[in-house]
Amino acid sequence: MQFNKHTSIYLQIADYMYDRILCGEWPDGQRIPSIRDMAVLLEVNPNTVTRTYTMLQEEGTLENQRGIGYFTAADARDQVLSRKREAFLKSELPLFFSTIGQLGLTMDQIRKAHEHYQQEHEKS
Amino acid sequence: MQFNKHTSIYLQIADYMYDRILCGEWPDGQRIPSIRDMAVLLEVNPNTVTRTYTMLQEEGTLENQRGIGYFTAADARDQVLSRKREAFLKSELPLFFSTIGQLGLTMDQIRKAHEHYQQEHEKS
DNA sequence: GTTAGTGTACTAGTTAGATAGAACACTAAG
DNA sequence: CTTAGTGTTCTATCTAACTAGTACACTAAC
Repeated sequence: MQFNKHTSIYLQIADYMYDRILCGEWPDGQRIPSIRDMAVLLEVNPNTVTRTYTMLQEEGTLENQRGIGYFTAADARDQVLSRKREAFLKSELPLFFSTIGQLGLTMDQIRKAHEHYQQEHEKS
Repeated sequence: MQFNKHTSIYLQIADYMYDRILCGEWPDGQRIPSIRDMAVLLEVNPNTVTRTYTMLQEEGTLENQRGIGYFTAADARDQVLSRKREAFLKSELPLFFSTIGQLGLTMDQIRKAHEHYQQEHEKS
């Protein structure tokens, strides 16, 4: 996995995991890759993965059974979805509107760009 | 100034300065606050401000005269604008579209939110 | 020349983050 | 019981980032 140089790796791993949960790749209550496997997959140190898993466990998104592995919570997807929606409405969206204002872009241009984006991504 | 815990302060100061340039508060070729004044204003260490000023100077956004101070470049606003526009189109916008897809939001909802945002921000 | 305000350049110490490596405890399967 | 795979807990080392403090050189104004 390719990481952004200016943000902590353990937080970027968390975002990666939120994506896995949201897209359905990791359904609710299912076992996820072990710390060691994840470290190999992402090419980072196991301690860094442990940090992410521990954080998500404290949030309630993950649960674990010693000697067995980590599992997504029964309501993991709903949790991630509602937290991300709140962050989006309170922070990202206002920032987004501010940026398009600074750049002199109109909502109509954004809408057209979105149509192109969707055309590119419906080839499944 | 209030800083995000998970990103470097000197980069957040850079963003703050880009905003000053874009909004016209710091016109092209004009002197900007000294390192020491800026450190007091933002409540950080002068060394941290120096780091940001040096970075922006290496980018070509700032120029300086020893013993006198730092100045915005003659084309500072255009520079910042074109860099920000490129980053927006290549990175932020695709990510934005991906997020609204994950959250189940439609472009129409975004458009309505934008109208509300504009109503809130035209009270000048 | 003196002074105040600038940028510049150090040294030193602290913290967060990441890596490396090892050891131990628990669980399931054979 | 043995083994492989798991989470857990350490110590140690390294780098980036931030802070603190000091000193020096340059510029403009008096």
